[in-house]
Amino acid sequence: MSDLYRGLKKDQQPSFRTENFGRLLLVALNNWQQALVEGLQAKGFEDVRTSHISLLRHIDMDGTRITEIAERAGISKQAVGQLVTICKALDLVMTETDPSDRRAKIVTFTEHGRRLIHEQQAIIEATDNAVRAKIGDKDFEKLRRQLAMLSDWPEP
Amino acid sequence: MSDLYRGLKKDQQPSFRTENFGRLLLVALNNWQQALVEGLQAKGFEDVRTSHISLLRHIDMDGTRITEIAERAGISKQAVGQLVTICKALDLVMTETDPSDRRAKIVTFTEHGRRLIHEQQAIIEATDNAVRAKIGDKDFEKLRRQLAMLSDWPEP
DNA sequence: CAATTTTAGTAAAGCTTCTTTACTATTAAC
DNA sequence: GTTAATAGTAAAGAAGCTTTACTAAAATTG
Repeated sequence: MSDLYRGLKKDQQPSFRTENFGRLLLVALNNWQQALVEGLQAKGFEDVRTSHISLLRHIDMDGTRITEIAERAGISKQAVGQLVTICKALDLVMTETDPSDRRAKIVTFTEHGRRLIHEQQAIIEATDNAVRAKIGDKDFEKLRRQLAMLSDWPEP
Repeated sequence: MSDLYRGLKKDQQPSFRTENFGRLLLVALNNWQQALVEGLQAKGFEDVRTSHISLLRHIDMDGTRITEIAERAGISKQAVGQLVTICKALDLVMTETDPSDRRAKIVTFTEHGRRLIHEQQAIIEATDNAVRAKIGDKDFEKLRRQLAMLSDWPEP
């Protein structure tokens, strides 16, 4: 039972609302994302948001096309275009015309963007270690594997 | 590595983008929520959305005030008010003035809303069982406990 | 107990993040 | 070489929130 209901008398607690899997995943995800965003903001990337991070994570170090990013991220090309516009304004990415196909644009990191990725790796590592310390090394890897199974589920 | 990159050659795979915890949580959550929403839609609750579900899950069977719902859900009273308006239009909830405090409104389920909750329980149970079958009974409970730890983390 | 403050909720506007529809420019295919 | 498909953009709008500003009822207090 989450701390939301701590302090409530037993009979005030909702009967049907046991903490379900989805709720657990949601709150765990929120905590994780918040740790990452706050960590980046503390490192000087003050305007960065979760949506920006989820764009950046689909850009290869040698650049990636907008259509490819959209496919990886599972959102529309237009949405990627909007995020790219914002991330350009934040000096995190640049775009260049693909010389092999002048319709296409390749999104690449700026120096500032590469620094963000670097900081991000450090923060994720620290976050992972905090979890690892809490539940144990072996269990951590097991948890990762199980979450990966849930990520691939449901299967065809 | 997620199926997003299946079929990509090794050297096309992004170097820094190992599947991190946040990504695993995100995709697992998306799958879970999608299973629930699609399950409810298949049962005739065709207009229901994740946001509606996350309102309903904070309403006790004997009704709950808007302010209380807002606190539980961690969103503003205004946001709850908006969701209540929508869920009233969907005939999932009703509101009545609290007789003990005429400023307050109590949100309760309609018969249709109670049917949704009932179906939801069945779908969640089935989903849980699918996961249980995949990773084992004992591991399932352990996974729940570990996710609950991540949900409470980071602590003060 | 009248005046003030707090609390419950609403109204309206705005923000973020995404989609949909409709378009241009370039490349590929027949 | 005309037609198709593909890469991307533009603009509007939907969903789900927040912020600011308000009303009405209840609680406090002096």
